[in-house]
Amino acid sequence: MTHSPQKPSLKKLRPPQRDAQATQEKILEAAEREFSRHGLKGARIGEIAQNSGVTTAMIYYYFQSKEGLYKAVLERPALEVQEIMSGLNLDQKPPIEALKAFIEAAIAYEAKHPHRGMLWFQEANQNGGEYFKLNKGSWSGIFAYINAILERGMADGSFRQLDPLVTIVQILGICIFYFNIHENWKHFMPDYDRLSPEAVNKHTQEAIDLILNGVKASKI
Amino acid sequence: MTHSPQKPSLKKLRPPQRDAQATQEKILEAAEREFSRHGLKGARIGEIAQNSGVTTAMIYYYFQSKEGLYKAVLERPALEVQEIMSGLNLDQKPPIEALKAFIEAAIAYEAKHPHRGMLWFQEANQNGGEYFKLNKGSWSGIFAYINAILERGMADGSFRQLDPLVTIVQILGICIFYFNIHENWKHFMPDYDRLSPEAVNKHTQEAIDLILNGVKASKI
DNA sequence: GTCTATAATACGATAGAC
DNA sequence: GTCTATCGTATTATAGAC
Repeated sequence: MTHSPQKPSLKKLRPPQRDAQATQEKILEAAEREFSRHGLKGARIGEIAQNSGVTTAMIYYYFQSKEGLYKAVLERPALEVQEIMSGLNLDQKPPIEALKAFIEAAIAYEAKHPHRGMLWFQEANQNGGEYFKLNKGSWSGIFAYINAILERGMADGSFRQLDPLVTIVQILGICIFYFNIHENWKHFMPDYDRLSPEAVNKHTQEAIDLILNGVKASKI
Repeated sequence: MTHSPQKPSLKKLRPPQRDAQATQEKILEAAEREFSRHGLKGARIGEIAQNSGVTTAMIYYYFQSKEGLYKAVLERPALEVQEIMSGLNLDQKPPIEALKAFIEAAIAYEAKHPHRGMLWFQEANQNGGEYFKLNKGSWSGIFAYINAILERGMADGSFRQLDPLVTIVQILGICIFYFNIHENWKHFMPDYDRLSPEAVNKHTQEAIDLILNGVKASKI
């Protein structure tokens, strides 16, 4: 669009028009959105190309195939979540504090990536989790991390006796479902922005109240 | 396939090979599965035709267009859930009993239609809920019905003070999310059938414990 | 009411120039 | 590294016979 004088005076003084990494990032970003909307089969390479400002040929150049791009898209969040979780140091906090911190982090993450959850739903429903399984290692680590909090809480008497495997899924459901159904649910309350910071904060507080009251050992 | 003698002796003595209603049912059944997998855009008419044992021409004959079929598919569950809900007579039970009955019914429904939830996610993510909105009336009624339980519980002191609009979504998340992520989650526990009656019963009991403890007024 | 055949288009992937 | 052009196939929807 702009006149960029091609002076080759100094190498890398300004970002070159040919930036392999930047191009891949742009593609991944657009692909994540497209795959979250339509899944592997339904996603359109042309749409990804258009939304990332590249040609379809570039996508094949970097990712070989639609499937290769899909795998790359699924890998990013797995690594990212792993990093966030280990930064929380949940194993060094009392169970109640740790669980509270986890809830806040989970909701904050979903609020930041409100469409990312659909990636996993699409994957589950279209492919039976066969591609999800490729990052099973990452997710298992996170899974075990939360499990440890619940086990620890039961052991020290701060939580009631519960089934941690089922409860983890239910806790995630509380935190995440809110965002997954947003586009339908918003029609019930057209004047209320469910994704505003205030609304998300409300959701967070209610989730903490519901979950902590739900898992705490009875005080009687 | 079989030799069916075309004796026109008595009309309608046995079900005719040309059964308009039965054909439509078969189409709707296969369409629900296909749309839940791929959404409106990604669904393939040919796939629906093959899985329902009819030709694509028949689908257009009965439903005019892919969009028309989609609308018909989305309408069925809305009416069905409405009927189930009104059969529970929740307004005649004490809030705690009513909420318990709702949780059991919600989970039983999801267990019976484990893929149906994906219909709404696809609709939310692909179409922004524009087709969901067409049945807004049905869903609003159900929504108000549960809201009334929570309001009643807060009024009579059996529930703590909570935000019913947010809490309803969170309760649904607990009940439903379990099924939505099943195809991914099963890879964490390959030897455990999460959809077996025993497993679903476990989920139900844990959900009741979590939710009722979560919303009940503190006993201190 | 149900079928076969087909028109019109859209898509995934590649070849080859620059 | 990036583009344009294109091949082969799959898909929606319709026409017309039975």
